[in-house]
Amino acid sequence: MREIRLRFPPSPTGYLHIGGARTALYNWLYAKKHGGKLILRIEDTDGDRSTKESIDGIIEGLEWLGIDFDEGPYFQTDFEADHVKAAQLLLDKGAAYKCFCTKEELDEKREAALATKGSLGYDRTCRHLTPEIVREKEAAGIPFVIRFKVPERTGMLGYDDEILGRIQSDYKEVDDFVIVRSNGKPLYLLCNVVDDIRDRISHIIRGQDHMTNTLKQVLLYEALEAPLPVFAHMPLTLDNKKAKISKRSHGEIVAVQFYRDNGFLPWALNNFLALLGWSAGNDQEFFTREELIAQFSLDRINKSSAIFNFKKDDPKFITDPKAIYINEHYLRTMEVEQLGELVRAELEAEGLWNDSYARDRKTWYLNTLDLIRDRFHTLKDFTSLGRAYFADDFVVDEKPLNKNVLKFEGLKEWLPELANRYEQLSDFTVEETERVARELAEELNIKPGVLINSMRTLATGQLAGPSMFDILVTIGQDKIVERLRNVHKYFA
RNA sequence: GUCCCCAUCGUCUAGUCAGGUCCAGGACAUCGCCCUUUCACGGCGACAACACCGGUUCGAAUCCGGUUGGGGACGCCA
Repeated sequence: MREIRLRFPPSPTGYLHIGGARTALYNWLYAKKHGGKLILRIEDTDGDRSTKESIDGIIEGLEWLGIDFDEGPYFQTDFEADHVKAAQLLLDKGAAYKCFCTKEELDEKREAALATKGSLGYDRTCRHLTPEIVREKEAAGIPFVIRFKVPERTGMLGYDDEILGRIQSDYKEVDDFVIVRSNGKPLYLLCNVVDDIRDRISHIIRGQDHMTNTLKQVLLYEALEAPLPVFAHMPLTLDNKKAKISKRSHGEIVAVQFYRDNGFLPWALNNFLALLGWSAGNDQEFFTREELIAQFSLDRINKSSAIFNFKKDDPKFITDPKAIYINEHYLRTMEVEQLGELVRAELEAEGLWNDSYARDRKTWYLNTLDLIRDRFHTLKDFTSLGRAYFADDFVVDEKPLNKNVLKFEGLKEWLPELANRYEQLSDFTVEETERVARELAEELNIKPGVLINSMRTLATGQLAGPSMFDILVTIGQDKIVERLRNVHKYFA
């Protein structure tokens, strides 16, 4: 039985986007599930557009997601000799030919074809050039590309797709595609196949945008006398206007890095991406790494494309609401110790980290995270919405300030009085703080909520939060007393 | 334009291959109610889809044909 080997072959012309990440993930899942190997191959044969930054970004993105590789990264340009050799072999056996048509000629023909509603393929002008003419043109120094000679057969050219079923097309529909540029550099269609053959790739899982390439590459495998891998063409990810997701037209919101920078948990993004085009067949939507590997299968991948449902500049959702939902789920259910590590990085970045959180105050630190995480959407919320738990320089939101504080003039006296009473408490507990607050409310003949909600605002800066008395105890007696006494600052 | 692929709630999807248990199930989003010191979580509920037309069949979301719609490809990019 053939070894299971898959590859993820990004071209380093930009950052890793979610479509690419999803492709990598599906390949990774399949490899893991079947005890196969996953290979990272950087397809950098487009010298003009490939960049080092892009390579680094892609590798970083994959690392962040936790998609690891068994081999690579290999660089396609390191194997140019293989590609050239293959091209020569095809030329020698008459499976390819030299084409002397100039770019300008081809552009004209293409435009003419477009105008007369014909098909846009190459008209095979140079396919039947005699050896003499070819020699003459070469001697004259006319540049040429090498084209693959699509066999003239009557049947259908096709392959069996693991997701889509039988895909086929008439041989006549397939272009004599270019495999080597006029500068001697081989092109994607050829390089890709040569590398996949050399790397003994058994399964190719890629986007449906490659379907027509696959038809051509099937011909290449045949001409190169190599066994055909299994093909599986995944549905594409579209935007909410149903256009293919691309780095160019969608910007950072489709970049994996965007999710890292906006406080997403790597596994949450993987989980979301896995569900974009695949389902377990039941109602399960949260998967551990092991569960996903165990349950993943090609035949449960959808045929139709999926919409990545984000809206630019949506005030409520920075990205697809379901992605956020999944992130929230993991945020509040993951091991708090593990969460502590992730939040630590956020606090450190904001200069809010205190080493005691890892030592004598560790219990306090983890309990605090556990207390506040239920209301948060991303890791970023711990240092923004949750800043008051770790620092004194938090901002008091205007909305709760108006609603819960400024609306009640009396708070100018009430809160300092409450602060005095809290200062006297020898055991600053949930029960005691609540008893004292309610007592004071009764004495003043006001609703407890007035005190409670104004305290929340002054103590955390936020409109919403955990149970107030949990907050008091968590933030601590001294700070609470101070924050309550500061109430006068807001009645300017 | 040509070729290829696809078609279930706004979105992700189950159900389609092996037609009846589906006047279509779940999740997100939205709205309402409950819980409550706030908000969230949670619970309960509402809204909401088989693109259309034919055919096959006792019976079709499921099979077949067509139409329409959507996407992709058509590079000396990958």
